[in-house]
Amino acid sequence: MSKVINDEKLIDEVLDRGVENIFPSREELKKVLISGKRIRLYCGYDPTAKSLHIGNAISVNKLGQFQKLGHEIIFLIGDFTGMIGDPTDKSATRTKITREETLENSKNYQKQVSGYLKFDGENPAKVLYNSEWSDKINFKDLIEISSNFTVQQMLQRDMFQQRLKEEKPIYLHEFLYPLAQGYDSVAMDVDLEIGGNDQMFNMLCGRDLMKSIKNKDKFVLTMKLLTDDTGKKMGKTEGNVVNLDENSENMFGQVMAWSDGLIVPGFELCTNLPEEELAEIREKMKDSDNNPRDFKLKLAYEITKINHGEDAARGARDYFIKTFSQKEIPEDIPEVKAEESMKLIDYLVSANVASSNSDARRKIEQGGVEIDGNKIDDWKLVLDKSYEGKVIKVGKKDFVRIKF
RNA sequence: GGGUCGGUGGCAGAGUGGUCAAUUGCACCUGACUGUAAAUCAGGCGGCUUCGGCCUACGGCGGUUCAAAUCCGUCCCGGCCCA
Repeated sequence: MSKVINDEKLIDEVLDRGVENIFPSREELKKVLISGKRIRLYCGYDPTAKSLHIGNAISVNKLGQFQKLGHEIIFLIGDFTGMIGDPTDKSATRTKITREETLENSKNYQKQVSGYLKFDGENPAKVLYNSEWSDKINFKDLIEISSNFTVQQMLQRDMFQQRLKEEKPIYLHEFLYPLAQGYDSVAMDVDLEIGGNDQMFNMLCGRDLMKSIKNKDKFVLTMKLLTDDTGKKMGKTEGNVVNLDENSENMFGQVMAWSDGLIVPGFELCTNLPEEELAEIREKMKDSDNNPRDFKLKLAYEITKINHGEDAARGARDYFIKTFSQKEIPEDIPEVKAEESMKLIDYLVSANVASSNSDARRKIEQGGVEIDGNKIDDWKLVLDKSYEGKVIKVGKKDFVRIKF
């Protein structure tokens, strides 16, 4: 069994960096960690999508920090809770996920987060599925569990308050989500749960449940959300999500598309750059002589490095600078087959750089299509053999090479 | 069960017989500019098209009308109030 590190400085760092709240208190948790006790902690991820995203990585990263201290980590796949759908994410469509899909997704999840958390080696993280215990809950159990909470308590949830105000429906099963998540804590008998600050309510339900069923104090640690200074969340609606299964070049580029306000939080939450370097960046960002772009390049590099390794990160950076800063044509351009006397519009659609004929036409009309550097303004253009090997550029980031 | 209000494009949300493929905001796309795939500004944003138009769409179905997202009937779903 691995040894638990109880160095105060290291513990302070883990308890401070990117942390928003600790329940019941930071001091209590610190006391336990200093004591040298090996605690069991977890964070749950609902397998609703093929890929986790950088927002999920924040909590995984924190798990990884605890792992380095020698604690027992559970990476929980919420295959059961995923079926209910977390009301936190109101846009979540409750798509039924099959067991196979879940297994497939979760296998990828492990790979996706392996830059942050180790599943092998000395103190490997354990992977569990909450359907293991939640599937077995019967109606009677459910009633017993739910009798620990009042409707009023559930309604306190900001999300529900909002819907009440907007006179939008709240379905009964949505009340059950926090219970299901809370029950995970009980079933795994954990000491600590980690999650984003938006998960606070759910996690605190687990704390209550733990207290009433096992008479045990579960700690809850919430992470800051990745937001810019206006409080705007990095999320799907803002369209700047970075999926962890993205290739290195796209990952790099997507980070570069973040607004400047996300740079410092990005370093703090998504990397493990030393505190001193962080402070330095924070300082330099205030100085208008420095170009935020340079810090963003570094952030994109660091994030890509964690997920894809150093070489890939360097390659992605070069690619980005060449293609976007210097507007060079990249080296690896996918070849897409063309037919003799094929209309350019049809070709763009078949090459997947336009979503429909109309879209292709619009892009041409708006001056977004170039062939070998020459802007095309005739959307009726027909391709012939003389275009063999030429490069079509669509917008800023799509390139295809014509191949007959 | 009764009353009442409502269901519109990826989302939010206008429109209440023709001028509606549908105002606006967000998201998205393209361009300009730049410090970047940031910010800002401009344009675009259902599909097909022989570029004249055509087709499909405002919860479902049916109807009235020359003409319906808009009116009527019916069904499904939701909010609020009453029981």
